[in-house]
Amino acid sequence: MGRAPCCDKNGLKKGPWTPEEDQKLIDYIQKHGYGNWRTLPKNAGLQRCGKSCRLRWTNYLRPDIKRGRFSFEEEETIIQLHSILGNKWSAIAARLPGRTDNEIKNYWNTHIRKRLLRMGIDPVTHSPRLDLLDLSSLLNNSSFYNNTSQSSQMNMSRLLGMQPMVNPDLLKLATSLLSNQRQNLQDYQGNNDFTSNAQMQNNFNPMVQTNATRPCVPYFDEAQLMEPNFEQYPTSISNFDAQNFDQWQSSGLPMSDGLVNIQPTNFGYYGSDQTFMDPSLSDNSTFQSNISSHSNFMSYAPSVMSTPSSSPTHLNSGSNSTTYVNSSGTEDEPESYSSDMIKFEIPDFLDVNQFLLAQTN
DNA sequence: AAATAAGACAACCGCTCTGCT
DNA sequence: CAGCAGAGCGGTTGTCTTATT
Repeated sequence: MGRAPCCDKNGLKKGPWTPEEDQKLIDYIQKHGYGNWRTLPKNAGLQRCGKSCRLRWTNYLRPDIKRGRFSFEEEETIIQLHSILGNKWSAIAARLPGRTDNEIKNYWNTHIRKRLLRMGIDPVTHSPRLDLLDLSSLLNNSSFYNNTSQSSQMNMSRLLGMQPMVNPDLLKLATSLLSNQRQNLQDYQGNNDFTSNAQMQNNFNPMVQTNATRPCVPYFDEAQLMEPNFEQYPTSISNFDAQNFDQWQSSGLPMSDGLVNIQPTNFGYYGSDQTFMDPSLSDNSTFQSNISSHSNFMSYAPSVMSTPSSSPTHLNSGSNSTTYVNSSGTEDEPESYSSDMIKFEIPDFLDVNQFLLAQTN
């Protein structure tokens, strides 16, 4: 049985604040400071509950609040932090001076979330929505969760369409991760009625957890992000390079959720364009860490703001199967950036046209 | 011009956490 | 340790504004 709402008491006003009420609250706090919110309204002569006063002050009247549109950088920061922290709005707000958790939450729900959805990106997982590409069923049908590591490797490489290029070590690592995740899945399913597709993608889908489709965000431990001294960690994810990754690993700091980024050079949230040598290859060919440019990995740039302006949509055109999706659809938001373009690399064996046809029928 | 729908955001509700007794 | 109150958080609702028909 919960406590009765503080505003249940008779005579306490609810709803929008009037300028007079605002002024009373401001005057009182300027004189006496804030503190005991329960007694504050009475002392300030307000017919409001303390909770309402606190909310009004912290979300609206506080002098250090920055009003107005979110800037490009702020939006970028919100997306990046949300990919790490999830709906921890207060933690996100702590990294955005002058913005309140409520404001960020509202902005997320009304702007960013919708934009990501339009782009085919799951706003919860920050990964491409597999329910759109129906990759999950494809994974199941291809015996992706096969028991033998060898066949898992084969399936994975086949799925990713990169068999000739992949580093076997990476594949091995991914396979062992798969194995762990499969175990987790079994454990989890044993205890839960587990039906949410989004959760499924978030927690167990190997396509999501490998760097191929993850938004290339280093896996900060949440507690570290909560630390006030955030500067010691790379605030710009794209600056988090291989060296940082090595330091990160050697520091012994935990990877959250048991997840590991397979390719440390691909930490750029935008998808960096660095290359590294694949020691497993006898010749001098390089393995593009920016998978989208060479292999058939599917990659995407959640940070769509940085992409150049509009290009025509073309699907599955050409051997490289580079697919541009103008996610903005019919609605072009005037704010912040010039285009909502994202770039997908679709494996050859996925017939996107067929898929789109099926979706429209 | 009026009615309606959609969008945006302020405010509320219920729950949890924390500190005090 | 339990109970209580204050404070904070995240999800949801309500209200106002703007766009569309």
